[in-house]
Amino acid sequence: MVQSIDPGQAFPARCDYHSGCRERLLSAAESLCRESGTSLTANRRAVLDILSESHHSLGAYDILERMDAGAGRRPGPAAVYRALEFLSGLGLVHRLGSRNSWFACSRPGEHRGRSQYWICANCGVVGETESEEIAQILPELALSMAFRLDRVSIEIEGECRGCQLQIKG
Amino acid sequence: MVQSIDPGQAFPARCDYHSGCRERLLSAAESLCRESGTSLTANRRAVLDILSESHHSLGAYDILERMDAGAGRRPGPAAVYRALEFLSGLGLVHRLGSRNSWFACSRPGEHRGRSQYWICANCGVVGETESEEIAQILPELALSMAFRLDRVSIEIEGECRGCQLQIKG
DNA sequence: CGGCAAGTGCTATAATATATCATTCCACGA
DNA sequence: TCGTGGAATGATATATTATAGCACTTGCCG
Ligand SMILES: [Zn+2]
Ligand SMILES: [Zn+2]
Ligand SMILES: [Zn+2]
Ligand SMILES: [Zn+2]
Repeated sequence: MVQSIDPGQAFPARCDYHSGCRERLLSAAESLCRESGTSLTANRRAVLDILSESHHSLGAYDILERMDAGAGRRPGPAAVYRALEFLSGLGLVHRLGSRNSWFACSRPGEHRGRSQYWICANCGVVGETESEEIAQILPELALSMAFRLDRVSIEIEGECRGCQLQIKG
Repeated sequence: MVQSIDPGQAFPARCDYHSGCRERLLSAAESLCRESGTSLTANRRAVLDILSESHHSLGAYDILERMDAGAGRRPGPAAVYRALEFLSGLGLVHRLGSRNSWFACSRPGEHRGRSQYWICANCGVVGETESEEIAQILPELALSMAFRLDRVSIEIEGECRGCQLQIKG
């Protein structure tokens, strides 16, 4: 198995309106729910829809604000957090601890907590890579420390190519 | 340069009352302040003292609660956050985004944002490694994406050796 | 129908973090 | 000695993020 995500393709373009990202996410959601005997309820679906509108990360309350589109009424924060917990449990969305925000997974079902999150501080877009090397090294390190590794979070902040070009020229 | 932190030594023992950790941290604090033309004020020193009492991470408000020991009065949250911002800027303490908490650096001055944080979900102790391989891979990945890498955060949650032994037998 | 489990609505509240502006402190030069 | 300026802090208020608790609804299965 080689590098499973081509790094050149890992970072979504600034105005990428999803050549299939949403559709992939939704179909992954449905199959993951089926497999796990759970269901993609309206509330969960709404949160997933909102996050999958772009590759930006959103705060839970940003998501909440967008929940009233259509229906006149808005749920409480707990509804959003419950959906986020459910969706992140399936790997459909991820949380950025460095920013207390959430984003839709770019490769649902293709990684199991082994990806790296690349956050552009300028445009807010988040990309994902899945480095084969890192996937090997961390368990080795853990073994040498006799540490049982449960969850890994790798967040890289910087500036994406698009923003660098735009700002400089 | 080989692995700069022996992984076997990276995770502090559960009841390690610091064979020199505090002293190292304090002397690093003083020299880093000198170098950067800043000063280790009483407020900053107090926060550093509290965090360096153990290898556990603490919430900002946990730190705040311990600030009155001795003097009868307690500062506001802002004082704690200001100290934390200052100290983390010098690499003397680190923030755990996955838990919104803070801990004292185990190797102040020895790494520049290149370490991995190992968090024991059972005892709360946090260890640090500095993997040479990861320090190489991430910039390479960034280059291949034309992403300007500014800050990296790697947090690994699991269970330390001590806790595994204790629980199992 | 009755009982159960999963999910949600609703309200309150906890936990984390920052904004703003007045005040203190101290080094430094007049 | 005095005034001045910058860094740090105090104090208060408020913003932001997240969870607890409990009643209610819904759909399923016997
Ligand atoms: Zn993902
Ligand atoms: Zn960007
Ligand atoms: Zn450190
Ligand atoms: Zn432990």
